Amino acid sequence: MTDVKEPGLRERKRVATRHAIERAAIELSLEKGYENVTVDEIAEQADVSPRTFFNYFSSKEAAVVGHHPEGPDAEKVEAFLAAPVDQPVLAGIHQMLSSFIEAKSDEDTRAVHELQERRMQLMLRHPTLFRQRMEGMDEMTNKMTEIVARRLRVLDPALDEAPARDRARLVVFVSFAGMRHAWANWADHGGEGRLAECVKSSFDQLHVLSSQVNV
Amino acid sequence: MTDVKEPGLRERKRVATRHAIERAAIELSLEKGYENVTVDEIAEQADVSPRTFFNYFSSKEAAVVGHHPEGPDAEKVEAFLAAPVDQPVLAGIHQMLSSFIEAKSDEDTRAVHELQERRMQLMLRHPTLFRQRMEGMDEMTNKMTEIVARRLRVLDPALDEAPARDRARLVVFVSFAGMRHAWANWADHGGEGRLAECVKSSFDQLHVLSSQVNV
DNA sequence: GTGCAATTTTGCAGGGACTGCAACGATAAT
DNA sequence: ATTATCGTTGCAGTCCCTGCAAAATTGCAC
Repeated sequence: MTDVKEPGLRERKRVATRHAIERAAIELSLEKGYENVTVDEIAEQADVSPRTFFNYFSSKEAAVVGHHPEGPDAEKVEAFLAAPVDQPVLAGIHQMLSSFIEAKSDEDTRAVHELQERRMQLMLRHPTLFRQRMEGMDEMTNKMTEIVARRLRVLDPALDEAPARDRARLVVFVSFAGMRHAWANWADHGGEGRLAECVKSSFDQLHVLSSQVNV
Repeated sequence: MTDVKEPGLRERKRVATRHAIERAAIELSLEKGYENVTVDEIAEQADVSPRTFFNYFSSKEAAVVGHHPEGPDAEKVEAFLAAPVDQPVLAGIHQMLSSFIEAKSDEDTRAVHELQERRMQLMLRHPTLFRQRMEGMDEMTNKMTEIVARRLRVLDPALDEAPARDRARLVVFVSFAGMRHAWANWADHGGEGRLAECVKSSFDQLHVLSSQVNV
């Protein structure tokens, strides 16, 4: 099932130019500021025509924010659903999400990882970009909601489907609040240290909040 | 202090055209879909030149999403800070925020209220617009954070300023998660009923979440 | 009301994002 | 080698948005 066939020249070139464009977009933006960079410049730097740029990315913004993750890996989902009943839901979600924070190290070499690093720096300089990235996570929100709903019904089989979805949605939004909080803190510290640490801290605080009366 | 002087012809005309533009933008968008409406059309409908449109709004989007509230009224803030210590923080925030949900009935007649109603319908058709509205709430986020931080220090005078800010930020993000949840539910039901009801329900659920062990 | 100052409106020129189309070029399949 | 497939490019055009300077409108003093 897992198509491991040779990519072929065509495909290889494709990912190469895609990478080149992303890189050009990010580096130029770090250099001159996102809004001072034109698509033409990016295209030139990436050695493609401006028209080709739009064959790869639907907008200038899309080139710098990168692809939105579509959802957690199946294995993470399994682990989440099958976790012991005393594991807090938020903790489980944290586990699932952390795979997105930490680079998927076995992706396509560490050139991708490098790019991700630079992207973070860029989003640090332009909070708008971070917000736009979060905005584009609709797909993931829906999938996460479904997953969490299933977990909730595992924990409480008496729960009907509709209310489960409802509560799941809320929990997912709360998780995203945690992510935003983590990001905000990380940005406040100038991006020093691992973002993953901040995420962990934020989720811990969420948990503390839950266990307090006067929230 | 409260400048109650006659607005003068100039000012009156100004708010009139502003209103005309907003109305034109929203009605046209409801009619033909947001992305199928051009600024030129809006300007024409509002009887101004396209250039004038941009004197009033910095972007086409700004005309339809309207002005972002800058923060809660001083009185609401006072009430929040002086509330009895057994009032949950989230409940207090709900109180403060609800003034934004419910139309400020004593504003400028109910033409404004009407416009707000139509705006909601439009955001229902175009979720992107709602997200962009939330995105533009940076100002408010900061103010809210400061207010909540003060409340936290009222509840626990031993709390230092930095940690108070930190937790306050998280609480504010969680509140916004509640708002999003409320909006999502409201949208799912096709915008029937009062949005304020959904908000109340969402905040109630947030409170329930807090009091459960396995969050 | 007349003249003057402050503001607002408007047209114009132009930059930059983005799209559809059709020609061209490179890769893959036979 | 030939053909089919797919990627690349240029071009023309639309739309969003901006700076600038001229024209119109309003506020104010006389």
